[in-house]
Amino acid sequence: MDISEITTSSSTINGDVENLTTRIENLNTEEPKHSSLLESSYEVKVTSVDDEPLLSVTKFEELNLNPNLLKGVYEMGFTTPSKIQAKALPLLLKSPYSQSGTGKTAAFVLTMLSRINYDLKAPQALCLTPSRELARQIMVEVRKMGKYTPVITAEAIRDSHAKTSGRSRHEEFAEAQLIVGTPGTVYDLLKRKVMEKKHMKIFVLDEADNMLDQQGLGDQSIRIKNMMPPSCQIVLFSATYSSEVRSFATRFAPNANQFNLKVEELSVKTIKQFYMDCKSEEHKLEVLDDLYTLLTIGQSIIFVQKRETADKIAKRMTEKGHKVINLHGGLSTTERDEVMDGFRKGSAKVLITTNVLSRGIDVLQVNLVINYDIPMDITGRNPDFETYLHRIGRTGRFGRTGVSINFVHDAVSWEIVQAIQKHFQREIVKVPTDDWDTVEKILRKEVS
DNA sequence: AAAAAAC
Repeated sequence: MDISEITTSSSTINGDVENLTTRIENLNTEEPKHSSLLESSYEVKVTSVDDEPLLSVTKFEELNLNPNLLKGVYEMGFTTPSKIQAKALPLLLKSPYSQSGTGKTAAFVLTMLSRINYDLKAPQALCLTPSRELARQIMVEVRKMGKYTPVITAEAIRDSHAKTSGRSRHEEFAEAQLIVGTPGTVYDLLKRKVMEKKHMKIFVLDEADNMLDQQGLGDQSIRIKNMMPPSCQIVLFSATYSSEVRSFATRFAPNANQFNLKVEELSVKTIKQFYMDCKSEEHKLEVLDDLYTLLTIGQSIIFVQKRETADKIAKRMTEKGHKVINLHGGLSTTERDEVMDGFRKGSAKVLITTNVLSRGIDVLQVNLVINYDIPMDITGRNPDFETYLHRIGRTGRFGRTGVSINFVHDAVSWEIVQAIQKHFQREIVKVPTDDWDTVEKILRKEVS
């Protein structure tokens, strides 16, 4: 099978690029005749989030794509943009939106929407995500983009049916055309035949590297993928591009056409990185208290390694008079939804959480990320670079300036910060833990 | 060994 590799160079604000790997597998034996990048028989309107006037293009040239990318597009047999692309692509490719996670999400949401036969009331497009929160966020994007299409959607996450009052899951999933969910629930629904699979046309695995390399999530994702009909298109999205991911992805979807699109999806360059040298584990809590007492901080996320740490520091910070909320997988689904909704609305400013929110979550106003615990692998000795990048990527979204502060408290955490600095070739600047005027001056310069 | 993910 023909393998095309398209690499765009960066043409954007900061010039930094990260790999966004998209593997597209099409098991149809006959080569489809493309007239447009995404096939669509249904007319779809796309609206801009800010209700800005929408540009429309009639030629791919007008999109200011990298010449090499454009060359690939033509070589594959695409000629002119379809109706949906004419309106959607300028929006998707526009700066600074191309920097946000929404750009990536929009790309596969658009693909899913364009694959659906809207006359057929059955599941046709399925997207898996590593967390409940990310699934819900993607569904918001789906409903925005599909606002003017008759698409029927359903969330396949725990207890989702509790909110769709009056309808059973059987009823809901019988007619749903586009489904976004987490692997456990999706697998359960497929196994129990609550969700039909024979009309499935596109299967999207978001945060594929994370999904595939994790025991549990990986098993479930593979089982689900194997349940899809042979004609179903498989699309893997991954923000990292390690050889491990590549080989796993190859086993997951052999015979795949592979596209490597370099985008500035995740970038350490727009995010200022600092570290604070704490004396001990206990001292970290005091520094955190001081930080929120003595500085004025907008919305922020505090990442910890364990659920119990999240609970512990949430309790301690509350006792010290700070208003914080806390989110991890140990909470009930209702609690998780309430906490997340509150944080998105801005009614809560400080969110303490685990790696459940390290990936993909977009909250515009977040301008500070604190790594209360430095991300490490399960040995507790080695840095977890991917998680670090994803975590600090929760700030500085949409081209805004973001700040991240790493708490260091012993030799191991110090070593890991040094390793991270070396790995990303970006300086992580030390700020004092006892001179808050200085800290404020340093941070103010960045957050202003 | 962490966290996530089903009933």
